[in-house]
Amino acid sequence: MPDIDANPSWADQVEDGDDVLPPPTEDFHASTGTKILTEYKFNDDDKKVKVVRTFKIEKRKVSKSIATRKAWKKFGAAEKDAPGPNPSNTIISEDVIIQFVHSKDSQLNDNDEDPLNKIKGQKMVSCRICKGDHWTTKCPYKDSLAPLQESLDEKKKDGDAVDAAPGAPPGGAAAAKAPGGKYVPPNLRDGGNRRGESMMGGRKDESATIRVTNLSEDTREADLQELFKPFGNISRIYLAKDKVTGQSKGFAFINFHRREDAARAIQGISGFGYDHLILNVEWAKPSGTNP
DNA sequence: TATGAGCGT
Repeated sequence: MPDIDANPSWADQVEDGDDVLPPPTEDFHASTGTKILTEYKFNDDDKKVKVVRTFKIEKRKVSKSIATRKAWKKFGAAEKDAPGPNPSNTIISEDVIIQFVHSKDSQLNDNDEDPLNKIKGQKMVSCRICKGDHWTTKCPYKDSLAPLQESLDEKKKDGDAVDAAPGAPPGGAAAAKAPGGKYVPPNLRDGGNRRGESMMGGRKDESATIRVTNLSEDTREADLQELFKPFGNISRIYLAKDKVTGQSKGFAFINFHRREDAARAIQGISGFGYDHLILNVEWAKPSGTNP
């Protein structure tokens, strides 16, 4: 084992010897606008080499503070340095272009002015039920006025349909008769006679929805189905996922056919350890009911 | 981190 302290490396020996490098020099030629930098160093073969670099000095605008700083007398450890940057501790690099974010912002703000003013005071939506300044689905009179209006419409349609199909059921005629008319969801068809109720044995309870939170990220709909199936029939499962990445957001909605089953699921699964996490289950609040 | 999406005006 060689003793490192007793035998300094070849690099140290070179530096310790009388092979001392001359200091770098810098010459500026105002006539040509060039700066010549000369420095000395050892190459790979331990030979002393002279490195000459020529810079083209451009005249450029600098801010006042930089210009002032450039005129300062050198001080401290650099007191005895030649004018200009010292190549042993300073590197002149290429220009770096910096784009400031705030300038973009101010531009955007300027552009925003006009469109904002344009739509100012304009009525964007008008409720079909009460003509108010909100979407029809958000209408406060949706439940009270809308069915009234619908039944009025149905009566009008029935009157028209009597000539064409006297024996047909009113609702079916109305739905089948208007091919270019507006869409009526299946649960709202059949007008006021509610024939669907006798078929389904009662309306399904929309409020039998529970929310499951603290799900692990790799939980899938199928897993939830397996987990909640024992409590009763499930009508729908929605697992919240990121639209872009598809990654689970860690919560889900489960729709049961019966509210009692949902209640039992809350009792049974809340606090249930699943995939190293403790599940939290509670009643879901309907979305889109924000004031 | 956490209450879903769709239709339309």
